[in-house]
Amino acid sequence: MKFQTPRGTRDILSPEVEFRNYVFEKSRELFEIYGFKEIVTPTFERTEVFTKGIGEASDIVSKEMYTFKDRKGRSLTLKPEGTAPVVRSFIQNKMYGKSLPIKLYYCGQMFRYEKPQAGRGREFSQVGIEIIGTSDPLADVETIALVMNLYKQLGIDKTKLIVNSMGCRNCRKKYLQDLNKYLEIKSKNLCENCNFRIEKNPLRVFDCKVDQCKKILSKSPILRDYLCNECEDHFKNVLKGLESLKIKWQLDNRLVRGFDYYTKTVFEVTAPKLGAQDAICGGGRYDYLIEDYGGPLTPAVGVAIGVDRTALVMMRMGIKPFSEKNIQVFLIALNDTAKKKAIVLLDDLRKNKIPSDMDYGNRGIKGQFKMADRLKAKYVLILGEDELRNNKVSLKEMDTGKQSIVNYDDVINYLKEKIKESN
RNA sequence: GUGAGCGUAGCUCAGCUUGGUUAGAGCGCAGGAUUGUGGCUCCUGAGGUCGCGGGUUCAAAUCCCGUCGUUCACCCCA
Repeated sequence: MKFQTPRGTRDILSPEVEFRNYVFEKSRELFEIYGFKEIVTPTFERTEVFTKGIGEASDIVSKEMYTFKDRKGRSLTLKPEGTAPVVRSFIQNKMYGKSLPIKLYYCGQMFRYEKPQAGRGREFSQVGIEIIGTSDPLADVETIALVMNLYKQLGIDKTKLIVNSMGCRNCRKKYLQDLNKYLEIKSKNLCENCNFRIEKNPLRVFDCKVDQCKKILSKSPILRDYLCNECEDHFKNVLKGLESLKIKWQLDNRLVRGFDYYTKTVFEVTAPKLGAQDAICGGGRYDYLIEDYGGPLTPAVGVAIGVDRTALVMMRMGIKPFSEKNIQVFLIALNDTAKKKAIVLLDDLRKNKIPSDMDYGNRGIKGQFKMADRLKAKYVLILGEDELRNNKVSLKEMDTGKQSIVNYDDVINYLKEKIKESN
């Protein structure tokens, strides 16, 4: 193959693209019902926008960004996630001057230089929401409720909501001290990978799948025990809120999101049929991010939904909530004169919003019928010598095989009626 | 970034272990049986740089090396 898409990118073709569009449509619809307004940020940003918020030491910043220099030598980066640009925009456009909270949603392509796998490409789509300017736990609840609602509407069941609290600046500091102490003592019994994590980001040890490490970690200090009163209250209220909405959750002390900016609530939803890449959305609270970017201290919460993965789950689960948009009418012309008349009729059908098509080439009647069949056309219109002579059109209903003759001038109205009836 | 599997017709795959005539099947596609009627059946046909490059050999789809792509796990995350 001489020309092919770069590694980790792909063409998204017909059955999948409809699923994907459906996810976009449903998300947009729900976001607006929940009172969110769309924001479109650039595909690339100044590199600092991401290094600042996500964290220099994170995997994303340290090895997964598509960073390049423009012609003036400025360092730019294709966005690897959606929250940092929204926060940048919030500050740049002085949205803190508006009445808060402000509720924003985005849809777009993200880019990360990762090793590709099913459900993990180097370019992928996300939709996401951000509620900026409130520390109320209800905002966390609303965010979670929205995504759970979305999956329900998409027909995805057996999702699992995992929640945890990361604490705030204060309680996390104490916790990390104690965790490090504990890990140091046990370090010789932990795997090599974990020892590496201890240096890099101790919270990451909870991702380990080695039995021995799991055992040791099950007795490690738990972040939740270190939560200050405020964080504890917040978390309890989030869980209470979920309960009142009848949303089931699963507590996971080991859930640690990969961005440094998270505080308090973090959550993730996983879906079946995806193997190891089973997170279909992830989010949480980020109360200091805006301040870190130089804005006023403004608490916020958000979530990002993986569109490609969501579409993939739907396909693998055999969910097909949308009807196929097939051709309604197929035109068959049997000679050149008929063809000339057919293109006029076809144009008319289309102007009347009746999905219709005809053959370009010079297939025989049989070939054209086959095409009509393959396109799943409901009606076939035949224009041949007989019909031309009498200014008529033969109309065949493909499901029943019934055929009738209709006046050329009446055919459009006749079909409109027919189609209306069958809906 | 680490480890493993896979790459043969448009699609799903067989053949590779043990190298040896013109590389096969099913589905799909085209034509015909039915000269103005689809789906079912039957017949015929088209379609392949065996991912790419190199090596071993008289001879490579088959063995070896490299490379690209993909899948799975790790990792990370959506």
